[in-house]
Amino acid sequence: MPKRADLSDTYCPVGRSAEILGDRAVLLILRDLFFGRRRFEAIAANTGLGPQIVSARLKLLVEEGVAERHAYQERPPRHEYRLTAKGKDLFDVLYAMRNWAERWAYAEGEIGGGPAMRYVHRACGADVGTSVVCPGCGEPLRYGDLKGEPSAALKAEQAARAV
Amino acid sequence: MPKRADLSDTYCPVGRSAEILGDRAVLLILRDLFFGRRRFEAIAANTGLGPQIVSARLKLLVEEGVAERHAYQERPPRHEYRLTAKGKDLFDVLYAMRNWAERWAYAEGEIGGGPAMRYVHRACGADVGTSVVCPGCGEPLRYGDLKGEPSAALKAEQAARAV
DNA sequence: ATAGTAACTATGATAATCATAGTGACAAGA
DNA sequence: TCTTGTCACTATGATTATCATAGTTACTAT
Repeated sequence: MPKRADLSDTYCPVGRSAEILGDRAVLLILRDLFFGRRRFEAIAANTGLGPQIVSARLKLLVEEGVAERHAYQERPPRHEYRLTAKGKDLFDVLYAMRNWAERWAYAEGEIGGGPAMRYVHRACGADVGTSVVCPGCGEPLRYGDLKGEPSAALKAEQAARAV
Repeated sequence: MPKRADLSDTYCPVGRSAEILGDRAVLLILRDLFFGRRRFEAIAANTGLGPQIVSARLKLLVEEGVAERHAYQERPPRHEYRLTAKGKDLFDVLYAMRNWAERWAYAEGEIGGGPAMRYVHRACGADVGTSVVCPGCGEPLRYGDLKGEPSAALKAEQAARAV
């Protein structure tokens, strides 16, 4: 491909988001960062992406102010990546993607009754299903409000990918 | 690039969504479909994407059940694309992307005070700002609930791109 | 007969992607 | 000291998606 089209100057907000989020590698890395997977090797292993892609995308996310690179030890030099406030605010996008997939992207009985990933509202204990406001207490759901429990199928898959 | 990594068999719901949504062309086309831009040429002109990409992505969206191809006249044969229920349910994702960009992706004063795209809740008339529930009446916002008004800057840009 | 429109398909150059291997800086054990 | 191991990457080469541009099909209108 020639140079990818640049959308960073459009006035359309969806276009601006698409400039960063319209990339499968970025989405997978963001997912991992949201789940607390901060180390380069862990992200590469779990996403299945090659190290050059992980490297390039993390660099991009840092440039965009979505993530930040942080040294967690000096000798030997080791770094990890964390979401910034701007990054954490992408929660709604990733959560909406999760909700949509839970509703539409699985074959009948593929997971075995429940969702691939179950979420509970920490504040009230209710299972949130695929809602944007808690069906138990009516509060809008934000970053940090939820406790996730992967289904057995997802748990097994992640264990197989881990380093 | 070699064959793009296949994520359609992962059990992670974000991964499954990323398989379709992790592509800037798909996101731009979906945006246009949400705004009622249904014709091939109109989508190509507004997105700035080449006809092969528009063609390939629309084909993909139809295969995935997100959009459907519909003949709106017989002689000469003319077709348009519409979102299915599965496609309309992606509203939350696109709306979250819009909200995030309105909050983070514009320089100070770039638009001129207001948002790039202003949304009003049809039911109660309140400006929804960048919320997922209406700040006027507290109702969760869904597909069709909002009336959008582009800023002058966005309106000018779209007029320039139109065929 | 010529021009115009909508919805595409075809072609060739370019660049992003993947798989694989390798590097730098260090720690721990034999 | 020598070897092995870990983490965070960088380098290389084959493959293929992408872009820009031009062309096609099936008509209608003048």
